[in-house]
Amino acid sequence: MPAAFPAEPQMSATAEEEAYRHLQRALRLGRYKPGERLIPEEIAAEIGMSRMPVREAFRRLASDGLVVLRPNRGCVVAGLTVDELYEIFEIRSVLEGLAVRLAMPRIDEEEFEELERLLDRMERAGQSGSSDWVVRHQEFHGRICALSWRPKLIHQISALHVVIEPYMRIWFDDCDKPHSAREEHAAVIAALRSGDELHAEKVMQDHILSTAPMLAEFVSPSR
Amino acid sequence: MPAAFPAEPQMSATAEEEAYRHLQRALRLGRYKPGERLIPEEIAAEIGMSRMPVREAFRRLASDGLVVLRPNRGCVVAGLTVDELYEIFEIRSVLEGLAVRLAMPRIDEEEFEELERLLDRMERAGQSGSSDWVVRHQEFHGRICALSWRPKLIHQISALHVVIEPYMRIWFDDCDKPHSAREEHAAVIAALRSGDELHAEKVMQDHILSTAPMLAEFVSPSR
DNA sequence: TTGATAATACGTGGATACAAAAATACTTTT
DNA sequence: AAAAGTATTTTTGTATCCACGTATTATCAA
Repeated sequence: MPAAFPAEPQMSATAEEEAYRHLQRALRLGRYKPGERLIPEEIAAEIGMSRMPVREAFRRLASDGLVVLRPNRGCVVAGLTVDELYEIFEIRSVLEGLAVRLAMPRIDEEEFEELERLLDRMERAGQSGSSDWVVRHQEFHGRICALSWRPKLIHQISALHVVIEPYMRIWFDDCDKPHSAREEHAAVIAALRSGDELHAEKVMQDHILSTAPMLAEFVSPSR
Repeated sequence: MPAAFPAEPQMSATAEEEAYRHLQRALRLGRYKPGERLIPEEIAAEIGMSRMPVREAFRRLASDGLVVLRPNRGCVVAGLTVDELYEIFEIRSVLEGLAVRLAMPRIDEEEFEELERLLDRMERAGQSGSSDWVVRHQEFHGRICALSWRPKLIHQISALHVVIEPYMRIWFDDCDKPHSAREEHAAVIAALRSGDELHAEKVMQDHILSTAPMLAEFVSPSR
């Protein structure tokens, strides 16, 4: 089975890899604020290496959209505008819709039980109020994507989850009221059980598109 | 209007940018064969710079999937397996399907005429036998995508076109018999004229998925 | 001759120091 | 107060060096 996202932390080989992981983790957790400048020398000192591998890591982070690299003006933490956030959710909707459609024929009863276990774990994580609900939520979506058995598709979806992760955290930390996540995800499982691929695709699309507006209020209105 | 792909060549600012453009262009044209090793020093000497910006460019090319970077083993030109090719066309189908759906409301009569002009230009490029049919083809798809007015979506689709470009060239150069491209693309325009967004989305999806098998035979069967 | 192992050459990844170019901040002048 | 010019800081790129991993070749034993 292709790896679910987030990719399991294999022992880092190169310094660039370590810098990339370090920075990605920090950015996902929202340790740096959008617009904040990342100084290669500082980061390098932080993790005990020279500037070179850090600069290389910046390039990859920029490709991921986590960071903006402007010529002669260095590396700045990327922030999403409302439009960009909606766009990402539109893209997620079709990508994860495709993943669901492709995954369905591969899901047996055992896998359904696993998904329901993940649903419960997500529920518990949510009640404990901790923001590791976000991680559980990614696990749930990641599991379904993994069942599509499409490495590149999984990778692209995973990358989008990384970009929106800080906003998901802020959103969940800020909303004490129980929201409709449980039912939405249960509906996805139900749609998968129905055996109707196009219906399941549609349910996933709607689920994803329905969450965008809830996050939108935590995003800077424009740039 | 957001830029159509391929992105217009703005004057390169940094050396890394120049290296990236140089290598991307070479890879798109198929100047390097899959599996071939790219030695930083050689490339650097070729375009008159040191290894560092070249190494940085490698990272971006790797993110784009044009190149594979394995620790201590350097940079190798990426080749697609049949499975990967099909996967890319699956992803393209939903992404460009979304683009069509979003673009439709923005297309007026003037824009239809522009699309038909592009269709004719594609036809002529194809009859001249030259492989710049590929460029015209990208222009056509790029124009529609641009009308979706979604920068990230456009960027992702563009990246996929770049990856498959060498195979498109081989395919077209190898098929002297006139294929159904003209009708397929005319059908896309017709679907856009229909005003039915979901129908147009479906037509674009089918168009893209139908081309995958034709390219598949020019791809190494496995790795 | 063939297969395994050791020696060697090579390239990559990374560190460091330095130079050039650009952007930013700061004066000074009008 | 605005503009022009100067200084400083930061980024970017170069050059050089070294350690380590990989690949190739050479050597030796079966």
